[in-house]
Amino acid sequence: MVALSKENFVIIDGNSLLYRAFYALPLLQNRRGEHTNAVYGFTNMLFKLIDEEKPDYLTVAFDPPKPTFRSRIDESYKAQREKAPPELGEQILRAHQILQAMGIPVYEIEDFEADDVIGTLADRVAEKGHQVTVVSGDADLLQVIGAGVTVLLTKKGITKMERYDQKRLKEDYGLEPWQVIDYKALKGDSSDNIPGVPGIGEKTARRLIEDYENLENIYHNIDNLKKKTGANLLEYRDQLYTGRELVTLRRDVPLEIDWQQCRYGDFDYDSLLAHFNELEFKNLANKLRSSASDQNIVTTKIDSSYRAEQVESPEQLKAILDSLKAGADLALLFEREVGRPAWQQPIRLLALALNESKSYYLEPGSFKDRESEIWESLAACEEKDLNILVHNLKQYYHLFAEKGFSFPECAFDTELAAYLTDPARGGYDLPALLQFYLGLEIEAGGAKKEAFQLERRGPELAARAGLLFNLRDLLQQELSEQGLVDLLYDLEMPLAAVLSRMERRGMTVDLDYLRDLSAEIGRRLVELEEKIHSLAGEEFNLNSPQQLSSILFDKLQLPAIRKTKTGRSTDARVLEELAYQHEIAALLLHYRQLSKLQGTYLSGLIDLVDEDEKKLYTNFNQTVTATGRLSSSDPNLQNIPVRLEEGRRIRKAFIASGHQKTLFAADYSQVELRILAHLSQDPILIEAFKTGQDIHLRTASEVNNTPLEEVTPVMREKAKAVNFGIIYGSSDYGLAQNLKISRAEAKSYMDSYFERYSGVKKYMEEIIEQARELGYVTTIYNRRRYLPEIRSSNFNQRSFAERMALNTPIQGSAADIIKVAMLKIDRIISEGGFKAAMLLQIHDELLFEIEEDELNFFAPMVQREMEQAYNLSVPLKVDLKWGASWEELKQY
DNA sequence: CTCGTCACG
DNA sequence: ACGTACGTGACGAGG
Repeated sequence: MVALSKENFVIIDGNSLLYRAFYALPLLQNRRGEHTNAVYGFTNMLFKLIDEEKPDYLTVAFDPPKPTFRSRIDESYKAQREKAPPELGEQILRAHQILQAMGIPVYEIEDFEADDVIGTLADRVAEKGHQVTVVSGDADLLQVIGAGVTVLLTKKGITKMERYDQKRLKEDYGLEPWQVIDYKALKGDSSDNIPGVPGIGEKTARRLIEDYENLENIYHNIDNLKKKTGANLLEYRDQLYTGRELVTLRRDVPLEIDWQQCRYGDFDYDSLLAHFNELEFKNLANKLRSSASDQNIVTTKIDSSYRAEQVESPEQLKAILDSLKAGADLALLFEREVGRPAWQQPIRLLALALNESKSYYLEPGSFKDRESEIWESLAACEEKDLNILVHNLKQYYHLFAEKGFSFPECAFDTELAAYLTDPARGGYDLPALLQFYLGLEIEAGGAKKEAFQLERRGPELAARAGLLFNLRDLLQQELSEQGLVDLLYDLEMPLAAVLSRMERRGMTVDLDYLRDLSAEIGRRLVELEEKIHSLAGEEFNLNSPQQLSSILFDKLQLPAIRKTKTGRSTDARVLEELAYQHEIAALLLHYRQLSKLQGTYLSGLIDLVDEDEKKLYTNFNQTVTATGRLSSSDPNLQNIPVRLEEGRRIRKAFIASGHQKTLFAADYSQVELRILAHLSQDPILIEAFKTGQDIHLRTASEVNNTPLEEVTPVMREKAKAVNFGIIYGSSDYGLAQNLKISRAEAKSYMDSYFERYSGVKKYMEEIIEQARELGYVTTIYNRRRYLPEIRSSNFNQRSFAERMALNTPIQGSAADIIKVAMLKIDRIISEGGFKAAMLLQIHDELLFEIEEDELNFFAPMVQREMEQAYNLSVPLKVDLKWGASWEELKQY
């Protein structure tokens, strides 16, 4: 006969452990402001239990949210106990989600408490001959101890657990399991509102039970007791028995044990890790990862065993694609040679995945003149209506356009999706997402250092392609929870196509002009440098703030006006102050100005110009800003000088690509203030925009209580600064800095502004309140930005978050609107067969190059589409300009 | 690779 | 009392 070893069935008291953890740990929050301490402690305990108890079966019992039968016995039951604080309540759902991901079933039975469920489960499981371990922080549960049933009780906080069996219970409390009930009834429990008997505490209760075993015997021997004790026992007899009823666990809760579900085994690794990542449980995520190789965890890991097949010929690829049914999934991933612009570099490696575990890789370049067949058969997938899954959609538009095909409709971009779920997080490249969502560590920088090895990189890329499915599932869930699905499909993904066209078109520059200007500025820099050195009395590196401060503040004994983190500031504002005292300051300002032009906009840009095409190719980054704006880099064409005359000359180099062409610019007039009017519904702001007033003039008139006709240019300038300040959510201090006026004066401006524009004031208060409650703010298209610091007790952090709460809906909505306009205009250009092309977006401005004879149709069209892009409570206004270069644009 | 500085909206 | 304007990217210097 085979001896069956006893299996261990662990039952956890969920509420008790969550409570313990909540009060034992400080109030942790994740960056989204979600409280996490109870879940953290709970999950840690869970892991520890699994590790130490090695349960064959595992389940968790929870109290139902509604009152139980005990409230009918005594309505004051647990009434004393404060309702769970919201910071704990919000964590219960998470705890359930984690248990679900871990494949641990939960028992929550209406009308019964977790304790009763545990009592019932323990009895039934023990009957089957299994070993039962009950885990709780509540000593009441000691009553379930019996043959084959032990209780693990948390002690002091959550780290320590003590195992109680019958023997240990006797040693520590002098009680048998069944005596726990009477003991507790006697001594009472204030937290559960079990009154007990006055004058009987822990000591007396214990002695009574030791001497007389149970309540009945105590009453039989009531005459033998001390007078006072006996009297009280008699007086409070009813209360004592009610208490006993409350303390007694029901062992007959109607429930079915699902043995199969309770058996502890496989769990959903991806989902669990996603929860840990969202909760920011770094070490739990690590622990999970390192245990991922264990047998009982289903995992997707990048390793050599991953089933990836190399595609050896175009025919083979075609066969694979042909085998796909309509509507099938296809994840793509590719790797280019490094270089600039990225979209012109050859493709080194392509990977395709049909699902999480079936993927292929190939080297398109190895097919020589037959490479084109690869792109052709992929492009032909358009007809099959596949669910194409990519990471960084814009790159695919580039790739296919360069190969002469159009990219089939795409179903999902993991990069754009991840950006929308949390645009402030930063870093959405694939290794970052794999690490964040799936916990996979991928060594970085391999591409640069090591020589390319097909055997290694091929399977790895193929494995990553397979993982896009896991990412998609997690991201899709999050997007729909946050209401971001439309933003992804109707705005960001279509925009990727537009941006790819803009990037490929490039911006034509007059290279000769740039070189001439660079030479001229170079000469003037040399002259300035000599003058400055002679004034300083020695040669030094003008570009070194450190060397410069020792010249200015030590050698020349000029006053250091402001400090930086590491030294004394020498920025423009400081130098402007010093200009009154020493002529070196003015020269330095001029030197700085020219050296900036030379470094960034002359020699810097010249190096990046494509010699053949005379073009600059910028990148429009779609997943960088926290507000939803685009950014431009390598080179940044969104910050070409315009404000100062000297810098403005750079713009003369930016021209249209051909003689018959012209540049055409359309910019939104005061979009942000118009959005503020819309969001705040402030009557004065709305009226001013509806009647087409000069908004800064009107503001000046309002805050100075002066008729419009009497507003001076100075008043208007100040009002303009106030308006900017409002958009930035600034304070009197910020305004004072900007206008170089006293703080008191700035405050009086702000006060009169808010007095007149009470709608704006109200809006600002409401948006901050909303941010505090929800933990995030949104734009008109529901783009979301989390602001966890808005609940910080640190003044600076909180203030910063409050300014973001004020600015982000405005800046972000403006970004939404111009993106919509770009989509519409791009569609008209494509469908109308125009030769015109969108070149740049500079936040509130679009720059095109266009055949002059198209201008008559094009200009009003662009204006219309931009102004109609979104229906605000006030009109949107667009100004149009055109001209031969970006410097000399004239009103259209 | 960070800091200070400065270009833009 | 706190000590800020919002959002970016690129450069040279100096670890």
